[in-house]
Amino acid sequence: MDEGQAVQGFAALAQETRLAVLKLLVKAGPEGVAAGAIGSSLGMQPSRTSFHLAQLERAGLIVSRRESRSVIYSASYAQLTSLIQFLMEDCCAGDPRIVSGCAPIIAKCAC
Amino acid sequence: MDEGQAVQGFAALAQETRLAVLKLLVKAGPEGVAAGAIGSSLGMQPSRTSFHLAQLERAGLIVSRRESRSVIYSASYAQLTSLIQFLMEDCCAGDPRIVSGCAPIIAKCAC
DNA sequence: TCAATTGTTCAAGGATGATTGAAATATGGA
DNA sequence: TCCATATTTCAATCATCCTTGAACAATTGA
Repeated sequence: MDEGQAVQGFAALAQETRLAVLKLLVKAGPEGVAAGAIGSSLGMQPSRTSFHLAQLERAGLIVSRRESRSVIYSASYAQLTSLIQFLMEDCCAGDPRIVSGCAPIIAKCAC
Repeated sequence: MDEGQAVQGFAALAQETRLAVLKLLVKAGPEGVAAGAIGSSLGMQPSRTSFHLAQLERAGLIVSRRESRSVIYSASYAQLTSLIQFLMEDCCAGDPRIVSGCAPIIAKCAC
């Protein structure tokens, strides 16, 4: 992941509606949720739902597949992980007390 | 961390300059870096540096302390961790195969 | 106190992003 | 084919964000 992708990823999360959509999909798991169901879950009009889903997908944070008339969206866990690792890599100049780029480990470490 | 704080946190990261500043501070470690040094590292004017540092601090992602004429900024590792945990909590509806909210673990898990 | 250093605040501008409703596209069944 | 369902695209409007330069504030040493 490069800086441009990371900015796009964080920008996708930097909006109330999209953050709610992503959390819904993170909770839903790999099977995903149809666009219409996402929209009605959050009380949104279809065009608004579609706009935000497109932004999240452009950022790579979610993926879609068509199933009959529905389009099913699901979280891209690998991309979410890359985004977090981008943020935390080289933490504390690679201090050996820090075992990995994993944030919860950082929380317990010498930082 | 609530949704509003999370949106503010991600918004702080959703900008090329601020992301570069935060990564610089994450790498620098707990001792931090003076505002002027941050600005000259990234080739920025003082007002621009100050604007972005203020946004990052308002989001709680960095903290500042004055040392003589300089203002030293450092990353708030605890807040960064909270932000990541907010994103990943309840992943896959709490599937027991997932041990914690830690993204690298999620990457290896049934998701 | 005066001057130099270091950062912050402010207003104006140009650019980017979100919401809405209407129209368009895609799919499946009668 | 025709219609209903499901979703996307588009243009217009409104709001928000970023940059710049100039002025302001805080600190230190001569």
